[in-house]
Amino acid sequence: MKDTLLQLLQQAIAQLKVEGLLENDFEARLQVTHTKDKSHGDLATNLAMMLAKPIGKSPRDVAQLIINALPESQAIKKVDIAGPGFINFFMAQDAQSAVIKSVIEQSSQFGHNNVGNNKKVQVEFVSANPTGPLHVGHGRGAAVGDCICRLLNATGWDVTAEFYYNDAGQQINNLALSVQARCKNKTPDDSGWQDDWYRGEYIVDVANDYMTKASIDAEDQHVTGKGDPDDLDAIRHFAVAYLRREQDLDLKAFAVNFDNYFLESSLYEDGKVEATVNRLVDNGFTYEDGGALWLKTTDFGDDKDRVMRKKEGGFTYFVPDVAYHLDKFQRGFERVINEQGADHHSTITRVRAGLQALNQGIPQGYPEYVLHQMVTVMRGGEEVKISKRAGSYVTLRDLIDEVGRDATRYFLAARRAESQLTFDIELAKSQTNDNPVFYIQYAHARICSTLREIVKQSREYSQEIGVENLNLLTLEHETQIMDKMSQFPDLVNAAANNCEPHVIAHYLRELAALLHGYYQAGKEDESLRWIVEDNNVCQARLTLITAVRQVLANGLELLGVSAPESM
RNA sequence: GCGCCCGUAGCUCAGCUGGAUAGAGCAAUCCCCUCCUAAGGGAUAGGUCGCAGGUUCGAAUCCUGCCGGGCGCGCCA
Repeated sequence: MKDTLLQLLQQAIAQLKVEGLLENDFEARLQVTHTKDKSHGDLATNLAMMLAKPIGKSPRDVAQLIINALPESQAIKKVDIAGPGFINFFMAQDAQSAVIKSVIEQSSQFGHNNVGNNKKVQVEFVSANPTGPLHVGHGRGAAVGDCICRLLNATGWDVTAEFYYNDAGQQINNLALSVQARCKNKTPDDSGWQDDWYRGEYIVDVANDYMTKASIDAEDQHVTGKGDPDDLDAIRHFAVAYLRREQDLDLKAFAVNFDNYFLESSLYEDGKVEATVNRLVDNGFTYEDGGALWLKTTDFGDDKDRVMRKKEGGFTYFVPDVAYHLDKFQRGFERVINEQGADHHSTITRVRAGLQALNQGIPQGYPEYVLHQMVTVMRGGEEVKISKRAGSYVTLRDLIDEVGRDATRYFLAARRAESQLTFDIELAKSQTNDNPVFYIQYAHARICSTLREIVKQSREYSQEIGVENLNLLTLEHETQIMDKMSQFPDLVNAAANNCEPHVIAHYLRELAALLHGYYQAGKEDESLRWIVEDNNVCQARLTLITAVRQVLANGLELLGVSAPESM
């Protein structure tokens, strides 16, 4: 419907050029939007206001010129000039109901496109170090990152989901020492327990399994406990594998999958860190000062230079980070998107500076970042801060166990990443219309239920008859729903381009509301029910709601939330 | 002090690559549904879009300066 109109307007612009009203090389940024208010028609364009200056007439006069230049079309019922110079289009019913045919034809692909053209994109997210169970913040990253993958996938990109972690740094050392202490039956209350050791209960489990020589199979780690409390290296390997497995279980429960796990240690083993440093030195962007090696990040917009190699030796964390991103670039990713907590914001300038200093033709804005703000978990108006297992923070697992995967995913993905998020446990758990997840899922289930009901009544749903009678869908409820569905493809495209899964969540709430309202109309006026005597009307309506079911399912799929057939 | 993010209805949030009277849910008040699921629907009320300037035909949206909140400012990751 929108595409048709865009084409017609292009023709009108061409016609205006033929008539000499517009310069031939003028390129209009054509915008057609779905109207908010039905009295403004179905679609509207601000073209006249954009052309007012180049043509040199008032917007409303220009609007008339555009309308005159518009080719005849069956799709348009009426055209109005309104307000400061908007052109409002009222579309013919069959142009509106065409969306139903599109949904039927494209089915699970409806809303998808191929703008990515199968180019490679990598999304790195979660990337938690294996020092404990995932917390809510990781959960937000997991939800947002996974949804971005789904969106990019739906828009034709070849997506690689990657998890990067440090398996060798000081934090891991502390982890090993904590486990070793537990192996020797020390507790955080004992003297000698260091401040930076991990105190959570889960450390006891790691220690017990290590001592009883258990085997650990994580996605990317396979280790058997040695049982020797004095072998710190063995403890370290075991603990890393154990906590990676722990995180795998959390992610699996959250329906998040990764294509690749990348170890920071591999960058050292493969000589990539050294190669990166040499390259930076060779390119003249480094200097020595106070026994340390510095990178001139100020040459690339940083507010001060950064240390690369510490006085005592050893690189700072951002050096392997640069090596890692060079590796991503060399793996041929057209785009790289890093989803991280906003507390890591300061690394952006450093990593990008490092990449530019490598002088390898890496684009300036590479990699892209999506940063999410903090999550506050509330229960009954009180902030929840601790979990028994992890001690100092609320784990993702706590949430999934208590409110379920679907609700957790929805709530963590339904906010703009840049906004701080309040996760209300009571709300997420409630099974009423307060809770958008249930509300949306119920809309889907309600349609499924109706299709079961028709069978109970010894009738059957015929898509063929329905499609033949789409012209009977003239109720306001029906046109609103068709209009809403026709917005879905643009919405998905925008959500993917901007890495904003939350717009999908909001859209689904709105579509579900229209569906419930449509249903309710039948409660008040029997002739408006979906299942009615007149078979043509009935089939047309069933075809409509079946299309709605498909769009709801497609949207929920993008969020990784299930679409139940009954509840 | 510097950098980034946020500030929209009582609450939780959309809208922000400028467009028509600023939207939704919850909470509040009132009403409807013996029916395909009462796990639903409708109505009313609720706003100086943090404040002040600027840009322009037009600003919640862009720019500047303030105010308030969060995060980050390590030779930690």
